[in-house]
Amino acid sequence: MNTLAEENYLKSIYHLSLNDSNVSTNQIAAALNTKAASVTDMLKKLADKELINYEKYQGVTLTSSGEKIALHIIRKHRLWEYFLVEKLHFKWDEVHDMAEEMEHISSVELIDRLDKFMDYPKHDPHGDPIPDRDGNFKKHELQPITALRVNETGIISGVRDHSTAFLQYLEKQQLTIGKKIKVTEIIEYDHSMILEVEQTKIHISREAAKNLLIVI
Amino acid sequence: MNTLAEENYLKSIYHLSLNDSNVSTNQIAAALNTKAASVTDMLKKLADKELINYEKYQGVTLTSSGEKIALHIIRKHRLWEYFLVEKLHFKWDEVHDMAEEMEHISSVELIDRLDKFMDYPKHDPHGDPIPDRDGNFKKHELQPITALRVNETGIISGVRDHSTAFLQYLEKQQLTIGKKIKVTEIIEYDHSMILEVEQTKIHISREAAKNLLIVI
DNA sequence: TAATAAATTTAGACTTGTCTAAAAAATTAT
DNA sequence: ATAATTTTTTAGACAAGTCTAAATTTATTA
Repeated sequence: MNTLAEENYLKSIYHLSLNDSNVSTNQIAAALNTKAASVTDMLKKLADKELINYEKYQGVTLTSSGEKIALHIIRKHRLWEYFLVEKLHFKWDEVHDMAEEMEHISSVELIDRLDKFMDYPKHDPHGDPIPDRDGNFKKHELQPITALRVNETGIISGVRDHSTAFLQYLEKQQLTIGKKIKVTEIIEYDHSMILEVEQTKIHISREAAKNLLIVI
Repeated sequence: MNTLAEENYLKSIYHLSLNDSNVSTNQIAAALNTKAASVTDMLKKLADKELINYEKYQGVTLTSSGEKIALHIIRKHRLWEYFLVEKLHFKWDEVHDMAEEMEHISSVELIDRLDKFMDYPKHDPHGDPIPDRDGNFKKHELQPITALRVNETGIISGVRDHSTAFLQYLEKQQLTIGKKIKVTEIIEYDHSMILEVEQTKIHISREAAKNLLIVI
């Protein structure tokens, strides 16, 4: 099996790949809170194991076996997050760090049984899709609410910023997964938005709006 | 916090302490499947952290803070074992290795909520007591069935050998936790025993009998 | 109680994953 | 298109945890 460090590198590379096809050394260093030199060392090891495609100075991509491992770790992370929220009643902003540890538990049988125990959830508490045991998932077609115009509606279905601060802010504003929102006004000056959620008006900045995702 | 290796040493020392008050370097090496020289190195580190009392060549004991950590790890191990058996329906001989990984998940809040989720179980699937969050537990007064004489009865409540092989053997013989047994005969020649469990007669060796624990 | 055996520790080395400082390559801006 | 800047890699070092081989201490036994 792979070491904990290797797993964390693969997971980070996967997440970064969603925005840029080639992931740079510095991006990985920033994501993992480490130094570029350390990243270079690890990239060589991962390339030796054929988990990434790596050419000096050119950034990296995951190989299919690297991606498979990354998706399995993400599956575990999201299933444990679901467990923590749905069964142990943690709040959505409390579960990330615990799941960071739990995602490294190795048993495949365990995670399949956990999946069954919770009746095969499709999304984690933040709206992110949970890959199945083969790594497949429907990538959801979400849009930031900034895509909406006045009087248009949507259902809150995900976030782009997973920070505790943002999640707590949303919780406090009642802006949680599944809620139906309607844009009642867009302030021209700063592009902030006034939303209607369950008969209440909520004013959010453009900054926040960009990180709140909906299905239309 | 402590490293994974440190936690495993503390746990092993705790278990070995139950049989011998001073635990030797070689005992620890055997338990952890490592070399005596490695153990000596680690013992120095643990002594520096005041988790064990260590004097060269004299073996070790846990300090109270070392014991507290050991009991917390054991609490986590046994609660996760209970979870795996009761909620995910694993068999009692399948859960040890998974729990070995899960016992190192650090969140105290998580384990307290898990405890509550399962309604505060007192014993793990092998009959071992689960310490509460303060490390307290009733040490059960179990005896091997070799303590019984003919026609005496008891309730199976624990095992001394936790190996997969022994657990599977017991399972196959219906000798599981909670079953009431009666000794119907003791063979003088080899001290093997014939038990009656739910109207069935079962013949077990003295070797096995010594590892099967009951309350009278 | 001296010799032998067993247990334990020390010394020196190796691996993994990290770091800093310096060198090399790639990018950007003049 | 060359200089300046940024990014990446290399070189060398360190901590944690482990190992083998040798030295030392303790225990056993004759």
